[in-house]
Amino acid sequence: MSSDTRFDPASADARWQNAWEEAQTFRADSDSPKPKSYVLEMFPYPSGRIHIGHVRNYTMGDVLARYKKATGHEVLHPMGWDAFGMPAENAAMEKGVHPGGWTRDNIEHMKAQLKRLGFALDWSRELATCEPDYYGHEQALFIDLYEAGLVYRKESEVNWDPVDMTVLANEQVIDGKGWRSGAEVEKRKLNQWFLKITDFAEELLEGLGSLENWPDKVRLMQENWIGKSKGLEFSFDLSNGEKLPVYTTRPDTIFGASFVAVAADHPVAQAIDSEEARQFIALCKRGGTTAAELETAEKLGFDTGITAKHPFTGADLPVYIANFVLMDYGTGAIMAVPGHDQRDFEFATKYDLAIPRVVAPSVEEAGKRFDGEAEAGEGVIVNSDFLDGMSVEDAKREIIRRIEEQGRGQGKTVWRLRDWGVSRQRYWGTPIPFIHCDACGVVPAPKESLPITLPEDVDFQTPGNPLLRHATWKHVDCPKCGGKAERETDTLDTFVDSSWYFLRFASQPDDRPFDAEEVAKWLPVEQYIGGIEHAILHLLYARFWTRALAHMGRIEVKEPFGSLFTQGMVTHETYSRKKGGKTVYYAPDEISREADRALLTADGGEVEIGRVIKMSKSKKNVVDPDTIIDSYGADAVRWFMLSDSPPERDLPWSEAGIEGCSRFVHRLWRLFAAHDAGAQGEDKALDRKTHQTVAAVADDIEALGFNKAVARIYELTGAVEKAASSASRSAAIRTLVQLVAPMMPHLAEEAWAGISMDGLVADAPWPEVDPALLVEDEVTIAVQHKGKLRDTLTAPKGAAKEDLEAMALASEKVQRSIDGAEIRKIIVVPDRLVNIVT
RNA sequence: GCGGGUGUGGCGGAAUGGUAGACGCCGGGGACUUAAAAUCCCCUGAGCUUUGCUCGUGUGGGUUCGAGUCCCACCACCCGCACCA
Repeated sequence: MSSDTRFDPASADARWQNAWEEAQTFRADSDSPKPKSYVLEMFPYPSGRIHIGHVRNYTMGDVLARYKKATGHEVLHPMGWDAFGMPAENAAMEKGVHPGGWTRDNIEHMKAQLKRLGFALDWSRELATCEPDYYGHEQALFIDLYEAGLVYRKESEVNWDPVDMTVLANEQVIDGKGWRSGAEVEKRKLNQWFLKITDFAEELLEGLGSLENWPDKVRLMQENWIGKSKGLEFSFDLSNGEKLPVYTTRPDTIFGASFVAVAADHPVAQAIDSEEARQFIALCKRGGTTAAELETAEKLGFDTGITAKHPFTGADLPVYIANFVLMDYGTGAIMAVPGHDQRDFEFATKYDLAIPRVVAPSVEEAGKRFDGEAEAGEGVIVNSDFLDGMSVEDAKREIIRRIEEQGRGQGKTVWRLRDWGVSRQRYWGTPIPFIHCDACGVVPAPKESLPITLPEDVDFQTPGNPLLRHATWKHVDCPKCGGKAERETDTLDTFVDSSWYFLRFASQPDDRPFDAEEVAKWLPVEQYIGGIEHAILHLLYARFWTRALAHMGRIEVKEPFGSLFTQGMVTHETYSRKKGGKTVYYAPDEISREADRALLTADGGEVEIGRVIKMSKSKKNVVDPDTIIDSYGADAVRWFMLSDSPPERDLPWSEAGIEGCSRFVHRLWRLFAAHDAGAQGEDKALDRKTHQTVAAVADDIEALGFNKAVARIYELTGAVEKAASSASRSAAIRTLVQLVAPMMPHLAEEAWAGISMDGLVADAPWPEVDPALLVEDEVTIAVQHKGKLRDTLTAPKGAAKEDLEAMALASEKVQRSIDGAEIRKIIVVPDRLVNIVT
């Protein structure tokens, strides 16, 4: 190939993108006999523009997908749009556009942006959750779940976001505020649809154990979220004749109970007929729920005057209303053991209640005083009648046995996980396919009436749900009795949409949500890549949905994502100035960056360089993918996304960095252009380096260690550049084209064509590795004396210990270091080092 | 508070218990050029009495012939959860 022209991404990128599209290079064939590989990145919300975080996410997946294809796999690498959600309605309210039009325009724009990056995607499987051919199937699945007993309705207190005028899931309430609007969340009672995720709590928890290729962090977060705890539920007999069930995880400490406490909204509390009680309850409800407030919140109580009889001692324990007891966990009432629970300790201290010790380090220390705080640790049971001397575990079993014997209660497992409320009082979501009939109650819509589509003629100038206000949409005949009835006007939480899209990608029949056989071919997803922000919600819901479908016999697979990878964010330094007490931020393109300072282009004055933080519009530290692709081409951008930072860590964006990447693209191009097909001669050392690099890069990509693969490619490039012309060098150049192909596919195709190789490099198999070339025949041996490096020497691989020892002792530098001292010991690690101990 | 993670040059980071700093960025010097850009070459952890030596992976201990890596204690930062009985 002879060309002294520069690589021109502006023309090459589009040309090869078209070539792949025409050849349908990345179309997944489910009938292929090859082993299947399903590579999936979390599909984007069509907010309007692709941001740099998407670019990093999809570049990683793309390298893996292309590598998998090269290594003989049939790859499914699809893309779609998580297209329902509130921003579309917000845009509708602000700009007077229709959410559908807004969303579809965004999709079109973002799709064009993704195409510019040359991702190896099977666009024939593209889907958008806002289209009836997706959400209609979701409605069918929802009805199926209903018929399987996994969907129910109940009136419940919900988190009401007064700004977005909608219900939020617990997970969407952060510090008492709506996750999107930031508004203070109110409590309201509404009839809501729920999915019975709690039926699967045990399974979802146990299933985590099988997910070895998930980050421990995510598994732990899910484990905590599911929150299994084992304990005892039993009832106290109250002085007013009623029974009060309480829940405890420490039944072993029952002899240490000195009072009983109920939540402010507990029926026992509500029944107290006194002004003070009502005031106290109101006070509890007013208490803030932010992290800071909770941390400093004082333990407060109100003595009800009622007493509870201790089931073993018969003592009368006072019953308090306490602000730290939660109604929605356990039974909303506790037996308080101040000696061994910190909250109870603080409460007892404040109200001067007894703090008995019932667990001690040893029997002898049964009288030990508390040192200002509760002791929640292990030990031996003391001051507890028949439990004395037992271990905590034995005592737990014994108390549960006795309570069960008395018929007063039983051992019980309590979960933190709540059922998943999916109703949203919103327009831009999947209509819930049910009909309310005065005569027949709640009736599922007939399957043949699906999809129940959203009406187009809606207005967004009034807050609240447009479906509820629409003149005709909700009025239908009851499918059962034919009488007048109304549609459900709530729509589904968008997390439902993303709970099964990976099944729809695998197969897209018109008449049903998915084809079980096709799903079996592709699932589980071999590698799922996305942000850590979905560690709990999306990933737990998708796991639940998959298990629910498996439970119903619809699919075989129980866990949808075999391996999960959570990539780090793209960050950037900030530029700002203080202006009259306010901080004004400047965008990177308004700045000219010098070695140790940054100047504002507009006035030439200096601005402050701030911390490297996550890109955000408010700090203006964003870079736009389109702009940088315009300047450097897709391959340089992709290369940057893979370089330097390990993929799970944050990647600091820098102008210098992307320029370095761009330089490397052109440097490679010059090397490729110098390829000499007719070169003769062997260069054994270069052959070794080439084969070692191929093997190492393969390992790195499989481990998603892209930064290491990049470093190795730099090394090989340097070695090839330095090598003299030979057949080995030409072979190394061809190999290099293939090694960079997953990362810089446009440059690689251009070079592949330039060196007259057949077909597309995207279709070429991964270079073969000759195992014989992976081992060196000479090794460098480190020689240490007193644990420090004194000299290095070159020896044939596999040299005998004695020979290495002799060579080491022959070294002048080593002799000088030993300086006549007596040699006590010589440690020889073959092919590695010799350590002389004196 | 509980749980988890991270700490290595000016920066991003490499390093199966075995030559710390691969590779990239920044910086310095040089070549080419009328000049610049581009490109190429060299240097680039700190210190010193510079054929070489000493120190150096958050801090302090320990195990080992040998520790960035293993163990113990601590410090700092980041993330998650949070009156969950």
